[in-house]
Amino acid sequence: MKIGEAARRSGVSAKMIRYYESIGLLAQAARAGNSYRDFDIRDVHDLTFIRRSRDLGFSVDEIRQLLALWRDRSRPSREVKEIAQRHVAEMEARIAHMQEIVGTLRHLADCCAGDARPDCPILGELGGEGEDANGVIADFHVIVGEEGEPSGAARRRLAAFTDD
Amino acid sequence: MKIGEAARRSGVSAKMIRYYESIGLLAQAARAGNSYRDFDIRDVHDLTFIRRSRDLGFSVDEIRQLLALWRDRSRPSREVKEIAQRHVAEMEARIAHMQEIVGTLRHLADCCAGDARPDCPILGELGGEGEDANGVIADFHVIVGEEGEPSGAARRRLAAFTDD
DNA sequence: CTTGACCTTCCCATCATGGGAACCTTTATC
DNA sequence: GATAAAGGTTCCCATGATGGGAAGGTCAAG
Repeated sequence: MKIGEAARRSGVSAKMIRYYESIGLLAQAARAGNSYRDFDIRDVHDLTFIRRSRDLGFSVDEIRQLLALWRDRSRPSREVKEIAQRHVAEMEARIAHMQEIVGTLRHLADCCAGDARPDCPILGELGGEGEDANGVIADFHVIVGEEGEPSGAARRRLAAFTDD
Repeated sequence: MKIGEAARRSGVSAKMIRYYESIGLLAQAARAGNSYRDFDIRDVHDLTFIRRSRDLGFSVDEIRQLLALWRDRSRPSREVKEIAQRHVAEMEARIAHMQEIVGTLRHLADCCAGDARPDCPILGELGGEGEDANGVIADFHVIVGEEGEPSGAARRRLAAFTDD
């Protein structure tokens, strides 16, 4: 079958199929009638495996390991479980971090009248007004870690899981 | 002061200061003694505002809005509150999605012996074995949304909040 | 005058994904 | 058979926020 059908069956876009092939995650597809990749049902299985792993948030690198284990019929299930658990721990750390931020922001928003007046504790906080009184700011400093290193850490962005 | 000191004081790397300037988030810095940007205390305040906003997970675009509101002393606090609440809602959606995934993975991992034997429900699930029995798989399909559109959705990656 | 610290600009890489151009092949319709 | 539509191929570019590093300019202390 051609790439379009493989894409439809696996739920992986043609673009990504080519990409996975290019980075060696998927075996080079056979070629038919010059140019035109030619996929068989096993390719579709691999692609489906890949898509499901992606859906569970595994990175390409983790999927590479999972695929290798999947193909190795004598693998110890321990190895698979470890990958999954490491991934779970990572996600839980992210979740915890995001929840702290949400907590701070909700607190600030709750303290904000949200009307036509200009006073706003959210902007006050961000602008650093009253740099040494008041519990909100103390909380804030704890939450975003502003005691030790002034520039080191915790400053990366959130990305996705949100464009469906 | 030069860029290094502004970076130290604000907690924003010199690299990012130049970047923020280049995308117009921060005003063009004054230049002294040929080349060499020359920052004053207000620049440091702006940078600190930016850093704190980043720490709370706001995107550059949101920060742009927040900065404009911060500078506008007659802004209605409603506008700020709306931005914050929209952001909170977004983060909560992401958190919920990640929690679903963590739940699925934990369930699968719990069902996995994690020893030297090769049987592994995690790989079984990813590989799609037993495509139509068994509750685990049913759960899985609900969670990652595999009933309707075969390729449309929910397939983006998680990114960060995790390198501190 | 040299050394080292600091600045400048410019380019490249990340990660997974999509967009689009330029061009070729297959299939369906007249 | 000619033509059009659909779908394939490769290649380059963009995303968002950030860091790395090269090549070169500037400044202060020794």
